[in-house]
Amino acid sequence: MDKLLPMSRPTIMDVARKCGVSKTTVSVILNDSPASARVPVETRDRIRAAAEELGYRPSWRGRVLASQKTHMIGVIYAPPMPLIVRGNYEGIMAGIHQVLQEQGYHILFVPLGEDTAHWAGILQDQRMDGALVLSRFQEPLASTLMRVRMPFCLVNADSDLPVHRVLADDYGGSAELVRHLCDLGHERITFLLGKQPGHYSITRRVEAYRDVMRARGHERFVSVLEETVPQFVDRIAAEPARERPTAVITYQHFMATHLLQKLWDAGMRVPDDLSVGSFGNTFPVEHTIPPLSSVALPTEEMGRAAARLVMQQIQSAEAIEPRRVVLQETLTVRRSTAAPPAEG
Amino acid sequence: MDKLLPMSRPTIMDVARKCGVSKTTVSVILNDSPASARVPVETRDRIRAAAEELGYRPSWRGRVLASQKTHMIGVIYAPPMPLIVRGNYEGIMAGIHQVLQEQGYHILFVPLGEDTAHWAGILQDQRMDGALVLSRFQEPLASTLMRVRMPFCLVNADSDLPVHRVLADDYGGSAELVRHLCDLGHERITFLLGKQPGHYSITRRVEAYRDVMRARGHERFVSVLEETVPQFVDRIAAEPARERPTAVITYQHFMATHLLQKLWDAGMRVPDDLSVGSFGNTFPVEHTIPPLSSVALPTEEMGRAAARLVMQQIQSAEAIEPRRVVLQETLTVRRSTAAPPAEG
DNA sequence: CTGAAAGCGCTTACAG
DNA sequence: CTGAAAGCGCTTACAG
Repeated sequence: MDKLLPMSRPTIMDVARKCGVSKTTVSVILNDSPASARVPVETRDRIRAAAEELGYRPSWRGRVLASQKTHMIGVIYAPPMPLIVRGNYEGIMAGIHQVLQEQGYHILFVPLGEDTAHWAGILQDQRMDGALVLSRFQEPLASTLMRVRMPFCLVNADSDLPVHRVLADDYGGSAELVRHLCDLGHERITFLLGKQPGHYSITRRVEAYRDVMRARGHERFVSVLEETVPQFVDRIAAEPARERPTAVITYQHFMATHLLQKLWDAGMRVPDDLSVGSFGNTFPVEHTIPPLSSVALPTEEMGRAAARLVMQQIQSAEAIEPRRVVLQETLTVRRSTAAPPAEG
Repeated sequence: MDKLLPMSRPTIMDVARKCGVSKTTVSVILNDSPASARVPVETRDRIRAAAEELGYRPSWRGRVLASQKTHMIGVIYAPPMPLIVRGNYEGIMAGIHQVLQEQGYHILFVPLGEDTAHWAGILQDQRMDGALVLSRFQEPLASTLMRVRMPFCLVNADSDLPVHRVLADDYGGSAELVRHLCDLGHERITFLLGKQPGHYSITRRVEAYRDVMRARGHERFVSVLEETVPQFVDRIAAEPARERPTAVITYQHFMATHLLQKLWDAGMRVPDDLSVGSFGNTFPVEHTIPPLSSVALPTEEMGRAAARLVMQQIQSAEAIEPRRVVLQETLTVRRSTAAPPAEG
């Protein structure tokens, strides 16, 4: 095992003394700043060797104060979203992380708790260089971010304010799913929304559903339900088969997974008796029984795009015109959707 | 929307000047340091009001350098574990986050990438006050952490070195699951391990399986397989039913979910033809078809315990004797386990 | 009861 | 080609 670092770590002064040069020169060399080109190679090597030998590493604390940069990017989200998010946020976080890591930046989680003063303080205290806002962008977050002049970008959230944001085309994705079901011959298609917190995707997905249903002449079967999965299954199980929907769309794949199970419990077969389609493309959509037909959000790309927008703002001198980036969703047909039952 | 902060943010000097006191007094009051008791209430109020009015917030950058504390705790993990981990790590992270948040600390993710010098540098550059090590503790991480004298604790990882660590009782949990299956009347119980990276839980779970099988007189049926789920299912589907295992234990719930699906695809019914048990207690164990009998790790408590151990080290003056905390696992019987088929 | 001063460990114009 | 000096914005013994 390597020897312990001495109790008091070496500082830049220790390296400078050891080499008989100034702190300036050490800093310049170790940071590869432009000025280092003018330092003779011999000196450079000597400094690097000394740093190595002493086990010197520039203190991030000192550097942060002097350089006025922390290389940390806040990821701001509202509970009850858990710290470790599932579903779409897995991909979004992976995309964010990838871009930040490439650029030597780190993520700082900022949950928007009850105590507004607490999180507002964190946004104001200069500990991050920029931020990504997940899912929801509303007061008092909006005005706090503007006030502290922090570069930021929304991910999977929209806004009427002129701010950078990266969205999924939820209208297009939903329309594609409904069209797929209609093409299979379904007419009685129900949208099982459940109780959802307000999110822009809800409106878009439901709107596309209504529009396609109308365009295909199934307007009379439009039905957007806020029931829970068990309520829904219990209710349709009690209905005569010919009145039941022949296809159900759920708002996200957690609900779809639950729905498949409850239908199985109630003896309704998917897709023979009922087709099920949903949104989301993460585990376990491929491993449900049957595998789930679902609309994938381009989550990693969303995360990457948003992270890049923040990095650009940080790195460019002048303000960048706010951009609204909308990325396509794509339907993957698996085995939970099929033609409706014959007597349907 | 609130007014913007001026381009140059107010500093402690601005507040001091406005109140006609020194920086010292402002710092003391705003931090509620012990010395603040001696400042007259009138002055305190005046300072607080001025800070409020100026929109002053102590700069984290300045504070970090002066106080020698960052209030950040590294969460160190080895890829290929993704940034946003699923399964057990959801709970572990939630537990860590809970304790850290209560104490005003933040998480900093430190993935152990290829570039050792890179992450070792991050551990050395004074940007965190302590660390939690997930899952795996080996060289060169071990010596790096020792060398920089950073307080740390392992979570869901063990070590022969004298370090703080929090573990789940994988032996006990596995034994309970095997006993449950034996009690139902199973003899031909197979452990489907799959290809797993080395982790202490593998040995413990397998060991318990062997021990219980032996104790119950089923030693001749002991079988630990490294096949993939599809390989396993294809193989047993080709065997005569009376030679197949009547119960399968998978190493974790991702595999179990996949297994349930493949068995369904192959026409084998769970639990009628085959029982399935596993480890892990996160989504979708309750929503699989059928709901999965599984052994839950006390993940949140593991995260909390480990975070507390790190906080204690940070806050206590002298070194604390390394502790090895082992927390119980508990079996939840759902509907994927039942008595073996009659002719079994 | 309060403040001057040193110090935390760097970076970066600027001067030579 | 190199360094002295100022500065980043705080905290904290210490002196009065």
